[in-house]
Amino acid sequence: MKDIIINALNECLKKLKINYSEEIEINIPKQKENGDYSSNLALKLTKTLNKNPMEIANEILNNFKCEQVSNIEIKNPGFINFFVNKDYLFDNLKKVLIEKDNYGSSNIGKNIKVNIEFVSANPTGILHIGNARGGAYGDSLARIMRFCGYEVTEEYYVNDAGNQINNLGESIKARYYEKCKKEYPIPEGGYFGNEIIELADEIYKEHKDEYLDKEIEYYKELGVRKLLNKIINDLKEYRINFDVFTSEKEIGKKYNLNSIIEKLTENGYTYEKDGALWFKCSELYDEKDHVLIKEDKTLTYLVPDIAYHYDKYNRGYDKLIDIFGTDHHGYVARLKSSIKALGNEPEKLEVKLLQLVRLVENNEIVKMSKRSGKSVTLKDLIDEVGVNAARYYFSKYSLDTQMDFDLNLAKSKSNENPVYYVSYAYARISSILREKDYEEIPNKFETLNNEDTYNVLEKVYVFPEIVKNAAIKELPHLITNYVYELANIFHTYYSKNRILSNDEKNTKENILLIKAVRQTIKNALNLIGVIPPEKM
RNA sequence: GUCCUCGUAGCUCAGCUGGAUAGAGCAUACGCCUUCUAAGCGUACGGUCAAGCGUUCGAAUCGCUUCGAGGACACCA
Repeated sequence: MKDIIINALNECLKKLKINYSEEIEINIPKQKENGDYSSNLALKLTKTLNKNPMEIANEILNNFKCEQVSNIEIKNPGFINFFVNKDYLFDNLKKVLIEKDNYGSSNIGKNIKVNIEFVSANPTGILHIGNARGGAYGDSLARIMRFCGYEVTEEYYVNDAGNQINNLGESIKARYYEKCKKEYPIPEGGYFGNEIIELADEIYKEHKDEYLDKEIEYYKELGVRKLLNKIINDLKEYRINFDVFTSEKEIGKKYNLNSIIEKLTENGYTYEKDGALWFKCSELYDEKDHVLIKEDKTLTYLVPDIAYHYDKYNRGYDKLIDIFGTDHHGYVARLKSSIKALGNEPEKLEVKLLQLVRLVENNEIVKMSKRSGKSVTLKDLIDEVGVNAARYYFSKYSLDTQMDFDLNLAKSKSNENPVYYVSYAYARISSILREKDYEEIPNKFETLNNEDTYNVLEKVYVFPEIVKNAAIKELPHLITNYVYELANIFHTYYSKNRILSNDEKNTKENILLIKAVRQTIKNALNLIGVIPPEKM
């Protein structure tokens, strides 16, 4: 509909011999009395034409021709408001009923390969509530982009090498020794979570104290394997299924990290100082240089990460999206520098930073820390409130709000989560459809001609555009807001209008209408990983 | 100290490629179940969009300054 009006306006400008290079904007006004659609074109033209906007609007009005537009009004200071006949709404209603699960999809991302890397939590513990936010965002974005035709890979980078894995091994060993009533220290930077103790218990149960002389490699391998497994299972339950897991260890083998450093050196981006090898990233995007090879000849964390991103570039994506916590934001400049230094285009990489989730209990901030092992795990959250509520909750907010997660609220009054409001709309409709259902789509809808049905149909109509917008702007919460509003409009409609009646024709049309609403709710919720219930 | 992100109703948040009277939920008060699910609907209350200056026909939205919150500034990862 927007395009139709834009075309008509363009024709009109041609007729008036006005040059306007920008794209014409059409908006849906907040106030109903300002029309179904409106344009600020006349206001935009004031400068170039050096005329009063009302005058310009009038000229446009007099030369405007469009079949679908039933009425045009001009309002101060120069808005042109279009009133449109409602046929398109019914065409769209048919479309929903035919396309079903595909309603809202598009191919704007056709032939565009996107890699979204997220969660990527170290396998040194289990997932916590912060991962729940990043996970919900990343997976929802992937679903939305796929729906728009992008070729999406959801990827998890497994840090299964390096110092922290040593610490993991040592931590498990220490707990195992403890179990065997022997002394072994938990290292500086070690891990204190319950899951570590559980792993040690498992070893003890199976082998008693026969494994005391096992090398550290044993604990490391076991820890990574088991913890990653737990992580994957938790994610599965949270409805996230990664396409690719890339291991830091494997990347190291594939590229030989020294060859990456050599490449950087060849391109002139390294130098030696104080016995270490430095990366000259301050010449690119960073404020400071950073060390690649330490004085003791070991590599810093930066090197495998550079290699990993190099690998992602080699795999031929058109776009790479990384999702980090804001605590890693300093890291972005380093990464981009390395990409440039290796001869790739840093613009392809987009880093999304998510504000960390703060836990609040009894109006006080709960500190999460590795040392105390105190945090809320993803698993706890799912068990407590369910996947639907959790995913909905995290999909509601834009990434850059500093979000407080209220434990009391989550646990005690989960009904306050708006997911129930939306689910309720879905369940209500489902309940009616169990009473009566129709498949056959009429050529013409004749009885749905009151303001309430138009409101519902209009909301259903904009869904595909909302999806595109969410994909382009990479903002899944637009979907969440949309589906809430749709539920709201439906509830209002429902409370005022009877669906089933003696009027067979009207009943039939009403049924098809609410069926389309249900379909749209389902499609929208699916994009944020929520599965609505048939009954509540 | 330097750099990033944020500041919208009592609370939690939408709204930001500049548009018309800034929106929801929760909380508070009051209505609505003999009819398809009241986990619902409706009404009221609630705002110097942190503050100031600027750009513009027009600013919550863009720019600068100040204040406040969070984070980053390792030869840790």
